[in-house]
Amino acid sequence: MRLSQYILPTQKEDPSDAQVSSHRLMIRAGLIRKEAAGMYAYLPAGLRALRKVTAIVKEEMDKAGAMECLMPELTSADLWKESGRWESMGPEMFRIRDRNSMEYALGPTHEEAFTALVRSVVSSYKDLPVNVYQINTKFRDEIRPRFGVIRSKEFIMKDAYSFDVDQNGLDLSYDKMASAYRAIFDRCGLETIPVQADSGTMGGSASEEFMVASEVGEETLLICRECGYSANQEKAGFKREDNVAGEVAELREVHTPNIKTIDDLAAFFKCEKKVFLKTIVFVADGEAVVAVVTGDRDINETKLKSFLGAAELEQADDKTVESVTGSAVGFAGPVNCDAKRIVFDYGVAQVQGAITGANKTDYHFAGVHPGRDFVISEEADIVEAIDGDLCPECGKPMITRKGIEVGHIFKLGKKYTESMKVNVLDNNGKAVVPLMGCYGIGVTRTLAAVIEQHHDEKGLIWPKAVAPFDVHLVGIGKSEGEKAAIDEVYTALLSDGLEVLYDDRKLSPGVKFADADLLGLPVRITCGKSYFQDGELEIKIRKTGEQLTVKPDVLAKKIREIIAGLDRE
RNA sequence: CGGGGUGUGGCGCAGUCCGGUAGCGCACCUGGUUUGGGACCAGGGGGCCGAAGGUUCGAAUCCUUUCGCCCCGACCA
Repeated sequence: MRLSQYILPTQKEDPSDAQVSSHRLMIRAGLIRKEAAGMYAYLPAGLRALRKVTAIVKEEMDKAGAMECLMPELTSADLWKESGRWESMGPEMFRIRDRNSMEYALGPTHEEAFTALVRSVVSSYKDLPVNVYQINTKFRDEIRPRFGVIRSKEFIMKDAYSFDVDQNGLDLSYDKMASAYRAIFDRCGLETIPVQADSGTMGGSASEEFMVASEVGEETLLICRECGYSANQEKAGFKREDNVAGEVAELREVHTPNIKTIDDLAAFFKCEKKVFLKTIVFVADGEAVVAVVTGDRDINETKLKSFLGAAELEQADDKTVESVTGSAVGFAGPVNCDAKRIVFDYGVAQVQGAITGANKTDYHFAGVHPGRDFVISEEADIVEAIDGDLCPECGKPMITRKGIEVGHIFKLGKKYTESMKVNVLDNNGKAVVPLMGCYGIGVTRTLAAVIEQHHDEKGLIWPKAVAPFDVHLVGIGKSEGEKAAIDEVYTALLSDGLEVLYDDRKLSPGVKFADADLLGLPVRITCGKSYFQDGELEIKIRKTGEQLTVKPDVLAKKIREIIAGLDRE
């Protein structure tokens, strides 16, 4: 491709609205343009890179036995009503009506669509297993799109759905996807960390996320370097240290005017935060529920929600808190609390002489003992694991890392096949409900993640497999004869099957070199002075900065060697 | 949805406090000189200052409303 005839609008300056490297560089290197918040256009070079990623995804999916389909983006409300998600999905689903007022959603995900499709084509256990997938645009009305293509309102996702007659089959399908995912991310040049994840509202048992470690990641992971345990903070457990905090004391009421937060209380009582019992009121599926944790910990709402088995969980508003505790917000406590359900974190039992709200405005209790002053009715792990907590597997301290979620695989079980009445006959002629798995890869986000992991201060450094072109040919010729000679080099590389971006623009060399560094193709060839004088072409490897010169007859061969050797550690 | 910020040529910004009809750098066009790490000289084109309303002799600037965008939070497979 001749750059003089190509759209590659590179920019010298960073766009003012880009915060993260991938976003900044994708704009600057002319790969994408913003259309509106959370909506991006892919320009030719950006699309080429995106196609490389999708090609890898396809190849590995097909290799794992999955079959590509293409589902409509417009999905009828009826489909969603079958599974119940028309109601439960919430405002992140774009809903529209046609001229006859028929309701539709722009597909945010396609469990229903694929389940309905498979339902219509399978009838016997002999038809299973099947694994169907598509690479298609998803629409989600994100509360806050950000980080360019990493969290946008419209993005490309590969979503696959497996259907099996029994648990064994599902396990097998799931494992196949798990290894296909490893191969996909590996080929894209991405280092991913597979982590255990909460299966959330999707239901189902096992769930694994593929995270790319990155400062700008929106998820926090807990990782044990000792035994390899890794989990999303939403789900991560940790081993409790067994030492009792606080000292034995008599229960007494203390006047604490307007002192509500743990920080204020710690200052007032001059004690460690962990001897306080933090008591928070939630509303779970419409019912008030009280959660109690030690003052040094944050409640993990995902854990609480899954312990309660609730579909919806939110912090109670002030009015609800007042009616549950009989006091102003900030003075809730487990003593004399008449809430129907109180969930205690495991850490609570280890505190004695605790300080906690008295359910009376401007008063706290000190010297509170679990068991003596209140009953631990329900106990669970409902707090967030943090950096330094002990690994639940091996007991060694864990570290935290930020990560971008690029893939997620789930064992869904019968959640959709049951509600949408899918069944097949087994070998006894009896109807059985197939078990489902679902497997997603954020394709556009994967591209951004690749860039997050592969760039320097000058620009991108593409891994070979996803680079929009193999070679960046920089021509520095003055006379017509020189230009013709460079054209010949270009043509020769093309006929050798290499993907070449040829900078034939009438610009000064510095500009061309800077653009080449910015776009970051694996190999740069400079064809200029040394070629016209000594017949030597210069090769520069973007990743290492290494330079060498070769004669034109071995150029293509040398390039192939270099590219083949790239991305090896 | 709450808090904060911002909107001025394609991009990055100044001008707004203190009202007088818009400027800088980059990019772009023409001619010339240049050409191995973001060249130089000369000339040139392009903006109803996010939108609407108001105050005023006069508004990018003051007031009101509104919209977009960005950040933090809430929220969110």
